Amino acid sequence: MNKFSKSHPVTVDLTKHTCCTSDHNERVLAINDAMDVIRGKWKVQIIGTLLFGGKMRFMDLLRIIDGIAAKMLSKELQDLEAHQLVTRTVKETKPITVEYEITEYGKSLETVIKSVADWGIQHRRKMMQRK
Amino acid sequence: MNKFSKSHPVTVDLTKHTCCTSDHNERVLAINDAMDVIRGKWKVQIIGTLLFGGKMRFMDLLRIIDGIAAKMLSKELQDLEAHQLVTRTVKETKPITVEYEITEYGKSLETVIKSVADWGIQHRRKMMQRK
DNA sequence: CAGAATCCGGCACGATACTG
DNA sequence: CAGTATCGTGCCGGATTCTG
Repeated sequence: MNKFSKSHPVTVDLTKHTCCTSDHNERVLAINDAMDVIRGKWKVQIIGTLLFGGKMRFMDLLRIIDGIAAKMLSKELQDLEAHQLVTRTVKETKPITVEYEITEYGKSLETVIKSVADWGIQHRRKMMQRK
Repeated sequence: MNKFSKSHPVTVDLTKHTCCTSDHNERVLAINDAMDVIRGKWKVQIIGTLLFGGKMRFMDLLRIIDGIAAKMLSKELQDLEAHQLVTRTVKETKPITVEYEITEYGKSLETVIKSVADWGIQHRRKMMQRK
């Protein structure tokens, strides 16, 4: 069930614009795909936490993320796993525990998240002073 | 009506974790604020288009973005203007026209968008081959 | 042309309860 | 502990119509 940019049929009538054509379109699709992965209130935070904290259990995430409900955490983690950004491993301890860890591929998101965070901090400052 | 991370009260009980404290919290807030600006199906695309195409009229955007409805474009542009990422200038031509342009501050988002786009392309390739 | 107004369906997200 | 199941709701985003 891969919904790759289905929302945007690649039809662009160039009735008046002869400039923006070829690879500009690919960028749009890329951005949408990327945003699909990142979208959702918690995705980025989960990845960030895992990126920063290493291997963690469900409960750890539930406690650290602060505000997230179990259902959401569960669902978002499934999404991330489907995208091969995190791994899920079940430990056969007495009360069963599950550990989540970011994949090598998932680490490639660090750049993105970092730039988002950096911009956010800057934005925060700007919005504080002015007004 | 500034809703700065109101969703996440900064209460983190450290019953068991003594590590993640101080500035980690600030990063979370920063990320949320940044995502608030970027969130929405069209925001990034609009900024990207303006970033790439320079000064543009409403109709241009409406045609280029392909798929967006006037209402959405209008609303998103208002949001962006409120965040001081774009400027809106009315030209007193015969049928009135309005031009939108990205601000200097808005250009600071280029880094973010670029990293998102780059990752998206890479992600796209990966998902194509495997599976 | 550049929007505002209105109506509406779906799903993102939340709260709560239950299970192995 | 690590989830599912169920239910409810807001608001996000789309389609359409009207206006200056």
